[in-house]
Amino acid sequence: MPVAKGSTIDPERTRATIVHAATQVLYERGLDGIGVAELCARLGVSKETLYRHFGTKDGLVHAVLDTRSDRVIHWLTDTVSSSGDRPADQLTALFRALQGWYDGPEFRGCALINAATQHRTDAVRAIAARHVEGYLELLTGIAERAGADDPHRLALQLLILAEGATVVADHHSSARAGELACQAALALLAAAERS
Amino acid sequence: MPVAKGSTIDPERTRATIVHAATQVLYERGLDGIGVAELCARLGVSKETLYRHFGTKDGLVHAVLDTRSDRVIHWLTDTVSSSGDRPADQLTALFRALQGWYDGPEFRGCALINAATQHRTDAVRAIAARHVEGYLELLTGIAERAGADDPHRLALQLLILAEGATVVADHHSSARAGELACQAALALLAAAERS
DNA sequence: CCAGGATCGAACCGACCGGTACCATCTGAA
DNA sequence: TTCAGATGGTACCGGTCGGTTCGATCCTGG
Repeated sequence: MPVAKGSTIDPERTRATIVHAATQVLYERGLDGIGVAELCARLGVSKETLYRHFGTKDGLVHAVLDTRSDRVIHWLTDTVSSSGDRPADQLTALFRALQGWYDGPEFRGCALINAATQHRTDAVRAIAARHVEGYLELLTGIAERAGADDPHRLALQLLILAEGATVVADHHSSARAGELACQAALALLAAAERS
Repeated sequence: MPVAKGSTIDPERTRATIVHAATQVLYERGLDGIGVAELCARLGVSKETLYRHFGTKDGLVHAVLDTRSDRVIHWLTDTVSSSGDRPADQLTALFRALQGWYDGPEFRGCALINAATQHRTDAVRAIAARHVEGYLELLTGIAERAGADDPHRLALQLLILAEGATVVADHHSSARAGELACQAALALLAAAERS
């Protein structure tokens, strides 16, 4: 049955729905872990629709990664900005949010980093790099508010802790990775504030 | 020409040569980034030889990952053990070695973590988990020698820093990731030693 | 009510994949 | 000298991949 019986025809909405659903499936199975045919079946969409909206599978992948990066950065930014003014509290809230993510059954590491590992192409690596840059800006803001001598340096160290915690949570024990990274981050923050 | 004219026939040596060469190619191109045919061409080996030694492509991948993990752990263990008795010096040597790795043109992140991301199977994840465990043992030894209250906790934090530095070096700037992680590690070490 | 666009379902395509089979050729030990 | 085994080269297999096409069906704006 072409065009579901009660469905509204709205290309924009269709596109958004595809991106949203594909985000989960591609994260769970990996970019190459599922073919276009099965992917379309999961999304409840025909191949023609998918190719009209995204051109190629890579086009869908890029759209998925772009929106996922935006969502993650917004999520963390909101988490930080809604946890008061003190840098220590903001870091605590950030790592607590990450820990909550690690604890979920669907956790599979950072989707952007994973994607860049699976598709080592300029396009995907650029999206991942932009994602990391956004992450870094958020952390730089915290480091600046803390009055660190070299905010960029501290921010990079915090980024290392966050990404490292994500890797360790995925491949060792997810139970305490966020918490341990948080303690380390607070220690670095305290040292930077003292100077 | 079957069997190169001057080559020695030695199955063990052939196998080791295949593993060694495949390690580089699979790291550079990714586990799924190269087919068996092209892989064999690169290795200078026929498909029949490869399949007689490893059964399947996965068999080769597992052998490659096993030996790579051993090599990395030995490399880091040697680096640490040949840098004196002071934990701070050992950590400095370890992160300096990592930084040297990041700076190389062939650096593409941690091969074991990458593999587990590309092939999310029990077998590969088990190899990666064992690799991380070996990494952790090395760091735990350092934390114990430092007299930390909770050596396992400090070791996990150091592991987070090392893996995080590897990720950041791969996807942001490789220039200072190891150095910054090292400074953070030394700060944590100093705090643990004070208590 | 009609025309045009959005969608589905399915068939189809060429390319490539992992894996197998066969044979000529060379090595190394008996 | 002989012969079993290791190897290279090549053709081949079924399956799956990303991508295209087509017709039937349904929505929606005019």
